[in-house]
Amino acid sequence: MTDPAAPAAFRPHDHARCVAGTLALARRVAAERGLRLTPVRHRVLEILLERHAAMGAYEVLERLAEEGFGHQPPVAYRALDFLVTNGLAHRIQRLNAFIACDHPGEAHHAAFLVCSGCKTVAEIPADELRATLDSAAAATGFAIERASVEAVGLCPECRAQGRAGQPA
Amino acid sequence: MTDPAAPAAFRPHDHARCVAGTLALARRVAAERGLRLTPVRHRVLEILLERHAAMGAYEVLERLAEEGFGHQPPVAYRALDFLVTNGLAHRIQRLNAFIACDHPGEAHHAAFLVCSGCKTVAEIPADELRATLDSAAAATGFAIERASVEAVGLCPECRAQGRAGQPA
DNA sequence: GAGGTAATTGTTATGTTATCACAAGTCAAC
DNA sequence: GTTGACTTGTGATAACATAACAATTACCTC
Repeated sequence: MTDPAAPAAFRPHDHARCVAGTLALARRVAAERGLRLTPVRHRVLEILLERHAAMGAYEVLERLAEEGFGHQPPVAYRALDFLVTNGLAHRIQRLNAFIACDHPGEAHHAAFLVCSGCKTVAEIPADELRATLDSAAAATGFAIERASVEAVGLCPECRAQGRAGQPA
Repeated sequence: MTDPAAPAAFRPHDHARCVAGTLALARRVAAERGLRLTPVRHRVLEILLERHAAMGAYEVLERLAEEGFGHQPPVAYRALDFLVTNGLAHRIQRLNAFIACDHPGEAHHAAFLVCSGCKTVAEIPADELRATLDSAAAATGFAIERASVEAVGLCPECRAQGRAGQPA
């Protein structure tokens, strides 16, 4: 039931290593680019990495507040904006929520698979998809700056267990 | 500068006819399916059709209130939900806004091109794109229920005029 | 056309998500 | 060690969305 083509989010895996690896990568990318990965920002990235799911800004904020950071919304939104702007996190439009980037530093286009059963969100490569979209847009004279591709459905595990999706 | 491949939204066109045609189609679809296109719902669809742009629920609500309908948010949200559920309108996630469907009644997958210069939103066919997405998802064991593809960029006209996109 | 049923609409109230504006603090370069 | 840019904290508010319930309307059956 564990498809080798599936992203880590859909497979049992050593999550501590998964987090450590992505975090190390993010730190390296930040260093290379002269980005300031300050304590709040670093902590927000860690929080996002805890689960392969998207977190709302207020949920992140609550965690930050518990840990002695500021407790007003801009504290969370600013850190999240920083991470998204610099490719260390993504915003899931459909959920008004955020998720850590799986491959910080690598230029890539991603699509997101949102499981309506367990709320897991997987990032999958979408360079080909994006190329198709670019050319469809170009045929109309439209020049794409950025695009989001988000799918809602059931992940392998939830399907196997016959779980139903929640309307959310 | 007027590309024949471009959707109507990106071309000068007889908008009154454009509206009348889509509205007639929507009414026919509703009749065929036994949907009740009540006065509020019909009016909301007309309002959305006025421009090839997305409208927020509160903007729609304001119009409804001026015309003697209820003036509380659920009035607008319910009508919009009805239209979206029945394929007569689409929700643009990125904008938290709604747009009338160009092709009500036809089974189709759509992608949306959102111009950051003039706020025009065009719906383009995305059946092929969706098939690509479906198979990429299927390879991971994920079953897509619904997907949204939204691109932000500059429409042909704004590009021609060297207009810059607003960050929004 | 009267009664029962389901769908629709309106309203109050509240919940959730996001931004503005300004003060205070931190960092790095010079 | 002072300047200037960036970052953080805070209070206030804006924008988007839903829950719950009452009142009305449409439709079906008899």
